[in-house]
Order: sequence, then structure tokens, then C-alpha cells
Amino acid sequence: MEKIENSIWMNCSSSSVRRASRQLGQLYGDAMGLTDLRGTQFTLLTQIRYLDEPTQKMLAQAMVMDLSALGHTLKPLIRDGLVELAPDEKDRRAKRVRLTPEGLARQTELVGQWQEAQRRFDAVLGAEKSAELRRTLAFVASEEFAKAYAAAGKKGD
Amino acid sequence: MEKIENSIWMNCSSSSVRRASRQLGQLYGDAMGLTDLRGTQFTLLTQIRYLDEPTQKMLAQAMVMDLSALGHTLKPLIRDGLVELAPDEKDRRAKRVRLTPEGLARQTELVGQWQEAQRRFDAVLGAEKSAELRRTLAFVASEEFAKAYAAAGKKGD
DNA sequence: GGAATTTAATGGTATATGCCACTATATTTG
DNA sequence: CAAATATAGTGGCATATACCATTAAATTCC
Repeated sequence: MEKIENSIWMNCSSSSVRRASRQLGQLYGDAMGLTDLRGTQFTLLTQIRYLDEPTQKMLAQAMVMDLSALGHTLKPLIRDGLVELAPDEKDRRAKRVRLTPEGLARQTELVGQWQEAQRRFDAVLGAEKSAELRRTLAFVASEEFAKAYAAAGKKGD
Repeated sequence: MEKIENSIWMNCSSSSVRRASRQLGQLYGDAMGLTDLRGTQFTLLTQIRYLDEPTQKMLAQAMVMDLSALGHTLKPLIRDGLVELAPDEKDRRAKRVRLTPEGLARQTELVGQWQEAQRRFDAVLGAEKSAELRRTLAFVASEEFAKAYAAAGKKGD
């Protein structure tokens, strides 16, 4: 009986990921230090920078995030002048997301702190396992995975 | 330049975990199906059941969650009569968390759906990798990890 | 070309989660 | 034992994230 419960809680991939997510949210968040930017916000700025003026839709996909959730998350950053939206030239439904000079500066500023957090993470888990973990998680987060997961249910559920 | 950004975003363990967390939140959430319970809530009920009347503090630690965050998360469940709080006998500061009969019933009801989700997950990732992933994530979520991470920073940061 | 359908974004509502300040108890200390 | 300190919870506020309904613009189909 107890064993059954135990097996559920230790074997739930979703809650395992969530717990780790909260832990790392803390650890990496602390690394951001003094600045008033959250870890999630740094990630978002970095992703925007990397994609170079993506539409909200594109950005949401890259973040594996709901479009409306992304919109909400962007608001504080827009309010604080780190990010701005501009209508797309071709498709007037779409809006492009880009960093303001301020936003770019802040992102750049924090890269060092991020690196330190990542260095520690790798030190604790080991570079090998660390890289392996990210590979696995990237797959889990992929559309390919979602498709395969859906296909795996075509029988019973 | 672009390569630098790329390396940040692909190598950030924190954002990797978060992305996977969002994906699995979706997938496992869908599995809960018709019921109005979220995946996170099922996890919480399961954890409460497993720990058998933990204090909020104990539950928060098990969930790797902030105490006040836990308190907030419990509110809808208490409101809906699935969970209740009772003051601890010995320590009047503490409150014990327990499932109501209704809560126990709902948790039990959903175990099958959870299993199906987990079955699919294992099918896609492979039982081996799946178990390995959970082991790694459990370590990352542990206090031991947090301590080691802190220790790894005693030099530079 | 105009109606039906699809797509991008927005706003509302609800849960998820964290930090801080504050209260009520307990525990430790002088 | 009383004062100082530590611990468990609570409530407020802010961000994170999802779903739904709605709007506006594009695309598809007679």
C-alpha cells in the first residue's frame, strides 16, 4: 500500500521535473543576485536575443510556452523598457519581439552570473551527466516528443 | 557571437528543466482529463497521502517548495473540500495537512490516468532512460545538491 | 471576389510560486 | 524565569503559466 504510493511519487516524471525546476529556479535565481531580474526573465531576454526579433508565436514555441502565457510574461519587461513589440511588416496580425538597448545591456550584464551558476551546476553533477541531462530534457521538451507521446496513447486511453 | 548566445540557451540547465516542465505539465495535465484537478494538484494530493498528515513545513520540503507558496497552493483544495488543516497537538504553531475522504477518493480515482501518462512517457523515452532521468532529477532536487552547489561557489562568486 | 476557416494576439480568470513583513509559538540563554 | 532568538504559518504583492473567448487579419474555397 505504502509502496504503491511511494512508487507513484518517485516514478512521476512530471513531478520529478517540477521539483528540480523549483530547486534550480531558486539556485539560478539567486545567481542573478542584486538585479531585479528573475531567472525566467533572463532566459526570456536571452532567447529573444538569440532568435533575433521573433514573433510572439515563434518565441512561445521556442520557450515551449503557451502564447498567451508568453504575452503576460512579457508585460513586466515591456513596462520596464527592456523589451518592445513592433508589428510585423508582412503579416499585420503578428508582432515582433525585440530587446531595447537597455534590455540588451541588461542581458549582456548578466551572462557572467549565469555562467557562474552553470559552472557550479556542472561541478556538482559532473560535466558529462550535466550535458546528458540537458540533451534528454531537450528531447522531452521537443515537438517530436509530444507527437510520440500522443501516438503512444492511440491504443488504450 | 551567435554561437555564444546559442551556447547559453542550450546549456542552461535551469531553462532546460523549465521547458521540459512546461511540456510535461501539458501532457500529464491532459491525462487528468475531465476532472477539474490539475496535474500539480494530483501530485500534491498524492504527496499528502504518502506522507500521512505532514505539517505544512514537511510537505513543503518534500515538494521542494516555498512554505508560503505551498500555503497558497493548498487553498483551492481546501476550498473544494479535498484537503483540510488541523493544528498539531504538540506544537501549536504547526498545522497538519490531510486528505478528506473526498480528497482521498479523488486521488485514488486518478491513479489510473496517471499510470497511463507514465506508461506513455516510458514508452517514448525508454524505461531505462526514463528511470535514469528521474534519478538524476531527484538528486538535483535534493538538499544534498543544494548544499554542494552552495559549496561550489565558495571560491569566486 | 466574398464567405468560411485558420491564425496571431489580447484580456479575463484561475492556479503556481516566490519574497517579504508580521503574528503566534516554541526554544535558547543569561 | 524573563529576554532574545528561532520556527511555523498567514497575508499581501508580483511574476509565471494555462485555458477560454474575442478580435483582427490572412488564407482557403466555392
